[in-house]
Formats: sequence, C-alpha cells, structure tokens
Amino acid sequence: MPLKQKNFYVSTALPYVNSAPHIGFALEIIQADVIARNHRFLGEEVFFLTGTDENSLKNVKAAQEQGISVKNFVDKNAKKFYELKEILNLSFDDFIKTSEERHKNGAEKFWRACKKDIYKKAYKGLYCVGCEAFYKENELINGLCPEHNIRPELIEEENYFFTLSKYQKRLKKIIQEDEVEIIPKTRKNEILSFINSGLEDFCISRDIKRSQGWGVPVPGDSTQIQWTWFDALSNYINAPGYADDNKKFQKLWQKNENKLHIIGKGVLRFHAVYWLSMLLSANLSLPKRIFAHGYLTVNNEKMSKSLRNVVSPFELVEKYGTDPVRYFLLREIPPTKDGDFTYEKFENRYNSDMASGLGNLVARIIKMAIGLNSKFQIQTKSLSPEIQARASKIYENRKKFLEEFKFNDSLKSIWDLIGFCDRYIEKEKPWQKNEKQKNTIKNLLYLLFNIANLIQPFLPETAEKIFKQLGIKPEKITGKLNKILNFKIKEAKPLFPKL
RNA sequence: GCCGGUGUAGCUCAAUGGCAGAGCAGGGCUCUCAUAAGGCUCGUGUGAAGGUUCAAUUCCUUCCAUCGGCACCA
Repeated sequence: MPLKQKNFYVSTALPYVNSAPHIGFALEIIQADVIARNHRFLGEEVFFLTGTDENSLKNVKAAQEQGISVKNFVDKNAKKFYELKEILNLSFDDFIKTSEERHKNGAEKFWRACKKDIYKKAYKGLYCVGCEAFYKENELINGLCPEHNIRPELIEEENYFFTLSKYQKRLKKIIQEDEVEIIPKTRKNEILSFINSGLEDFCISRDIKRSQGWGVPVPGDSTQIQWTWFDALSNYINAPGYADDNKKFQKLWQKNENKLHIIGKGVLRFHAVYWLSMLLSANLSLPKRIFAHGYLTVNNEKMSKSLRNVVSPFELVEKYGTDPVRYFLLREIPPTKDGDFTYEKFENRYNSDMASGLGNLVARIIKMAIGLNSKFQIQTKSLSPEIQARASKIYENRKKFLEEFKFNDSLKSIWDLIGFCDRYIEKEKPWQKNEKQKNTIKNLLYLLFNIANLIQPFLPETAEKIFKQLGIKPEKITGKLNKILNFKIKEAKPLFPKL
C-alpha cells in the first residue's frame, strides 16, 4: 500500500485589482511559488492558491472614472494578474476572483456560520466622501480629512459587527504558543501587543447604497453588503470548496495540517487577528503558519502612482527575462524586511551572479566536457567524496533555509557552490590533457547537475535549460541525488548574455 | 506619546564575552576551458558617551539616528 501523500496548502493575499500588478506583488507570488515547488519536490500534494479581490469600493469608483461597468473593469484588470502566471512562470493551482459565484456562495455560507458572533449596532462616524472611509477625531488635521482637506460628515447608520472582543484570550494563547505560527517573530510580537492592547468588535458591513450594490450581500438583509475584508478573507476556504465541494474542502483545508498564508506586512492584522477569530467563530480549522514579507521600495522611496515610480513586472520580464526577475527578488530582497529595487542593483545582480556566475560556469564546463566526449556515465561511488559531501550540504541548507523562508540565504548557499566550481576548475585545470582530466570533468558535471537540481524551485526555466544541455532525461530529474547518471552533452547559447 | 527593531568596510549583510568576516563595486597581478568570463591579491570599519569584566562589536545605562506597530491602510 502506498504511503498516504502529505497535503500542503499555500496562498497569497488577494491583491486589489484597481491598478495593474507591480513588483511588490510579484515578490509575494514568487515567494509562494518557490515554497509550492519545493513542497512538490518533497513529494507532497500541493494546493497553491492566488486570485484577486474585486469587491472593493475603489473598483466601483475606478470603473466610473473609465466609464465602463464594474464587472468589465474588474475582469479586465484581473486578467493582468492572471497573466503573471505565464510571465513569472508560476505554478499556482487555482485562481479565485471574489466576484465569482463560488466565492459569493462561500462568503454567504461563512457569514451564516459566524452568525452567533454577529450583531447589529448603530454606527456613528466621521465620513469623508473623498476617501469613502470613516475617520476618528484624532486622525483629522484641524478637523479636516488629511487626504482631501475637507470636513467629514457625521454619518449614522446601522451596521453589523463581529464580536472580536470575545476571542481575545483564545487568540492570544494560539499565537503565543505558535498553534498558528507568525513569521517573523517581530511581527508575532507586534500582533501580541496589539491583542494585549484590547480587541474591539469591528464593523463588517456597509450600507448597500454607499457601496452602490457592488459586493457580497449580507444574508437575510438586502440593505447591507459585506465589508470587503470580511468576504475577501473567506476566499482561502472558498477556493478549496467550502460551499460546493465538501470532500475537497475536508482534504485541502479541514484535515490538512500544513496550511500557509503568505502575505505582506501591511495586511498581517487582518489575517492574524480577524481571520483567525472568524475561523474560530465558524468552528473551522486554522492555518498553521502566516508568513509576512516586507515591502519593496524603488530608489529607497515608497512605490506610488503619484511618484510615478511603480515598476511593472511585465516590463522587467520583457527586458531581462523571467528567471533574472525571480532571482533578483528572491536573492536581493530580505524576506521579512523592506528591500530596494533599482535598475542599477538589478543589472549588477544580473551581470555578476547570472551572467558571470551561473551562465559562465555552465558554458565553461559544457565546452570542456564536449571537447573530451559528448557522453558520460557517472556513478556517484567513483566521485570525490569531498565533492559529494559539499553538494549534499547545499541540499541540507536549502531545506533548512526554506523552512525559515530565507530565500536569499538559500540562493547564496547555492551560489557558494558555483564559486567552488570556479575555484576547482582553476585548481585542476581540466582543459589540459592528462590522466585526471576526465575525472575532474565528471566531478564538475555532477556538481552542475546538482546546481540545476538545487535551483529548480527558484529558477525552474534555467534548471530545465541546464538539464537539456546535460542531456539528462526528464524522468531522471527527481530533485534528489541519483546514484548513476547518464549525460549526453549539447552546446547551447549563453544562458544569460552579459548586459 | 507608548511599544518593539535596527545602527559593523563605498553598497548589501555575517560573526563571537577573547587577534572583526563574506559578496558586490573599485585598484593591482594572473590563467585561458568560458559570456573581456575565472583565479589570486589589496580593506583597522563595530552611531556617541559611560559602566560591568582580565577582556565588550557582543552584557547593562543614557543619548543620538533610523525603521516598524499602535483598529478597519499592499
């Protein structure tokens, strides 16, 4: 009887579609992709989910500005997010749009499941028409909205509230004891101090007129729609079939011990406080880990439309290719801290690590090997034990680092192996004809095979190209070390031409 | 204001209560299999002031700088 396959679930946050994808979201979805690919190599059954959040009021406004229907607007923009799959070589298994029926059905079912913790209350607040948001007295500047410099109106309406206060104690325990682990620790501490400051019930619906009818209705009340975050968070269970496929839902969510949310630091509270409490309320299984990444700056400035410094992943990939973009974001940006993008930094990484590093190493090994023979059979027992140990050490590092989401350290450790190969070549001079030449080249081919293996989750396209040049049959590519390898070397164009 | 993080070579970051390291960029030398690629080589720099200690970059105090969190904001 075959062993039962372990399940693994990973999601990104759902980006708003009111503007085009930028490299900040590219970072998040690439991180998730690496984790997903790595778990597939570990032999687990992976469900990798992403999608788009389309029920925001911002969309209604943006659609009106463009003079098209809201549905047309969100469909048009969501398509751009889906296209990231192609250009960034992403391996997600499902893409959920919160305007889809399956999501709305799920969100309504989820609302009913939380019913015991939902109550109606008059809400009074200072409402800025420009922002379409409520402000607190102390957030105003001279009594005016800080964005628009206008005096907010005092609005009173009945809304639904969620009894977050009720979950304060349980939530504190869950987070403190890592029943749900928040990564990194500093974010965990922030959330704990937020919880300790006292949790207040929060408003989870809007008047339907103010939302112009766009959104997920509140079950049983035609005057209200669900607040965007309340419906959007339920996407994580709706995609795996919460409302329409119980068998799938049980397998992927309820009985899955290893569920991971990858999110940006700015939305941690929604996930670590609201979402967990909502799941507790509905009596559903909790995620295992929440990983919060940092943000990208451009020239050390916040990316924003008004600064006109938003970098498009489409343009970057068009100019440099998919794997250089993946490499830069994973290698240069510290996983849990803010990192900076500039074209100069990007091109430096490209030239030194990709062109002169990996690309050049592949070219020189292939050329030397082919000068000797095109076919090689390598048995690991005939290779240098020191070299084998060195390679297997990098697999251990990758495993360890990826468990801690240290994409940068993991790549660094692989690139150390590339550096070792260059020094090994220099030392052994395998271009000279002598009795140890063939053996040196076998060791190098073995190392190159392992480098390709190691970079697979990060740079899948490059790994594939290297395997092709080595003539390794696809069925031999298991992500693990093999005892016997047959190579049939082919020359090819440079992987990364120098800029 | 309150809470927390960080401050190390031009840049990005390591490290340990005991002579402070790596990558990139830059200078010099050099091999030639390779994408003018590779290798070797060159760096007294721990924000400031005190304190504990035989010894502090590491522990403590204060200060300065900077970043983040503090309720509906990627």
